[in-house]
Amino acid sequence: MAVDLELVPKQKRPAGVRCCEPVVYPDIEREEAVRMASVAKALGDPVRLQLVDVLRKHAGKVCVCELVPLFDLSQPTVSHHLKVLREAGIVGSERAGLWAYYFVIPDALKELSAWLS
Amino acid sequence: MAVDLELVPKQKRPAGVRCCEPVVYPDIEREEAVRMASVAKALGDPVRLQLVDVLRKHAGKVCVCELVPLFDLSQPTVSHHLKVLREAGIVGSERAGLWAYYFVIPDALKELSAWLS
DNA sequence: CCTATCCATTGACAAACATCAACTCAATAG
DNA sequence: CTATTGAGTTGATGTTTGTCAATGGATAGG
Repeated sequence: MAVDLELVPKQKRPAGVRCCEPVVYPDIEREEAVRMASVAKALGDPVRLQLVDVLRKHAGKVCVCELVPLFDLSQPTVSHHLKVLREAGIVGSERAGLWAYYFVIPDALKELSAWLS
Repeated sequence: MAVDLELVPKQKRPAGVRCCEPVVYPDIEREEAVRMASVAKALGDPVRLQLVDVLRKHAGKVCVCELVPLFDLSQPTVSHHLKVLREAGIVGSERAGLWAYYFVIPDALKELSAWLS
């Protein structure tokens, strides 16, 4: 986080005395948190998480028409979830004739993954 | 995912012929996806992600009164975010007198972290 | 008691979200 | 050109979310 300050171990100290000094918030790393949270948010739906999982298991590109029947959802809804993933920078797409192929963008999950470890 | 089926490489094949065979969805690993998505969802907010980050950096327990001033938010809002994290199983809390201390639950992020790697 | 402090809960509200039906658009086969 | 197919967009709807002001509950000091 970069909130690198001493979080003083609390002690009994009530009555007329504020619990702790107000703590400065360095606002650094704020952008990183926003970035990682947006990725996590995109993964915060079982359908989208499974979509990413399928795409990752099949290292190549996967046609939308193969993804839709995996879920008990309408095609527009799946399309919407793919759009959310695309806007989060997690997947990319590519058209070939009538079909659209999706794939996971390498390193898209790297930052979040590193932070989680 | 466990959608372990052959995703046939697409070929030109339009006109009166459906794009692909409907694909069976094994529903296994469904629960895992739901579990991991709920954790990801809880992390899908910059404030909550930073809260977890602060708690992780300070391996011990951190008082709520130290967390609130880190954000430009009201105390009830921070309390709400902590509750979301608690319900997601990511953090735990403990009271001592007037104060409440929060801490990251070990291994709470393990499954998601492993999947992301 | 009475008061001050920390924290959680409630209620309210606007914004965002998940979903589907209906539609549009692009591409291809005939 | 026409019909068909895959996929993205729009509009509508019900649900969830983030936020705060106000309130409530517990604890400790005087």
